[in-house]
Amino acid sequence: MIRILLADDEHLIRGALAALLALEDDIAVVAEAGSGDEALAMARAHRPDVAVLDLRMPGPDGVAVAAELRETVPECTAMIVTSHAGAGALRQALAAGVRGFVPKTVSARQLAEIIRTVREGGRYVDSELAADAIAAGASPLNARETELLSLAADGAPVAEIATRAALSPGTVRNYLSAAATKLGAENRHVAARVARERGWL
Amino acid sequence: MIRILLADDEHLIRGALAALLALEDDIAVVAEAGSGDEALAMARAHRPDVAVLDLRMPGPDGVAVAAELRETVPECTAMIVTSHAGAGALRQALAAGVRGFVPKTVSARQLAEIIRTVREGGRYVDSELAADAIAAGASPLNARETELLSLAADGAPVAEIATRAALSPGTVRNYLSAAATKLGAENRHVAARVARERGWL
DNA sequence: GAGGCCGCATGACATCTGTCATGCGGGCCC
DNA sequence: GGGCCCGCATGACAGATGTCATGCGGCCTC
Repeated sequence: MIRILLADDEHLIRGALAALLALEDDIAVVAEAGSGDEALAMARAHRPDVAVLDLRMPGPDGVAVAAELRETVPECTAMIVTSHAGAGALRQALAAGVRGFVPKTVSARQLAEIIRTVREGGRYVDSELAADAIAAGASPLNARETELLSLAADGAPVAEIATRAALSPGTVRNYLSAAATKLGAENRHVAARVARERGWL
Repeated sequence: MIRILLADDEHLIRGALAALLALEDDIAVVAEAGSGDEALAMARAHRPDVAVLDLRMPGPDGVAVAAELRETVPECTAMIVTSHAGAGALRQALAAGVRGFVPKTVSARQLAEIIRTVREGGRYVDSELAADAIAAGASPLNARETELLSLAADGAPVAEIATRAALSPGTVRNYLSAAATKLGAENRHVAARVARERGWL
């Protein structure tokens, strides 16, 4: 019997998922949570085999919860179920040790099958998202460029970025210029947008 | 008997919703759709009483479908069910003639009740979202400022905005400057972000 | 130690952007 | 019509930004 923790802030969906998974003979939902913090508490209390986490939740998001779980409840395998995600989220999730990444377009039957796969040590990634991630490829940005571009992502002026990164404004401009060139963007704002879309931030 | 069209690209959720709503005696799901285009086709074919639309779908989104339905199937009342929406989406939805706007955090029982309310000519808006929308208040931006700010929203340089709006670059700068000042933003990029968050674009 | 590479910094310069003062024309009231 | 206000547009100017060439110092390899 696979013991499941279900975390999703949408009652409607969480309830439906619980009901549908309960139909499977070898799966038991032992805990439910409506936020990231609740999910962590539940996981510590019930120590489930698999945590099915929504990506977007109040408090820590699914990826953050997965990362935390790897530390505190290592025997629990994390997987993400999400509504509308891009290659970026997938990349971050895999880096956090998530073993499954599925959009909510799958059927309940498929989800159950994926839970079994993950429980047995396998991995599952939605093929469409995987294709996106592969198409986007590895980031052409180096560490500094990535750091500065993410600081620039909310539209802050260069002076503020320089202060926050403890660098000279000129240096910041250089790195941002290099990043924009690599991404084929005409300025740092579109560069930040592009990088975000591709999961490079 | 209230005849329902259910449109949501997430199989998992659409299936669950259909099952849960079928438990209600006075509600019948007569059609399902997985995209905006499909929703329109289904609505024309089945002419349901109420269309329950997901906000984010492939093709036309929920609001666009609602607007189109008002033209082509006027007897069909539209309502939006969404995962994570802000005041902006709510504002646009109401402008498109949507009669109900609910987050997916509601229970199935509540949803059924809201469908009945809407069917009888009432309206329903999630109170949390309504509070957000009221707190954001009316947009301080005039028509021109709004138009130019939305053109600026993707980080395009002023020259391109000017071309697309058929205005001189100087004029564009003035309007964007005015908009940024009104929003307390330090440049047009953060101004665009703020305006988007508040539903003013 | 010489040479070369790399990360960071600086300065010069062109261009872009934000701010301000001003100009033009239509609608409105008297 | 004359005077006025208001929305829209334009241009000038300063400061911010993007681009390029260059310099400095640490690190590696030979």
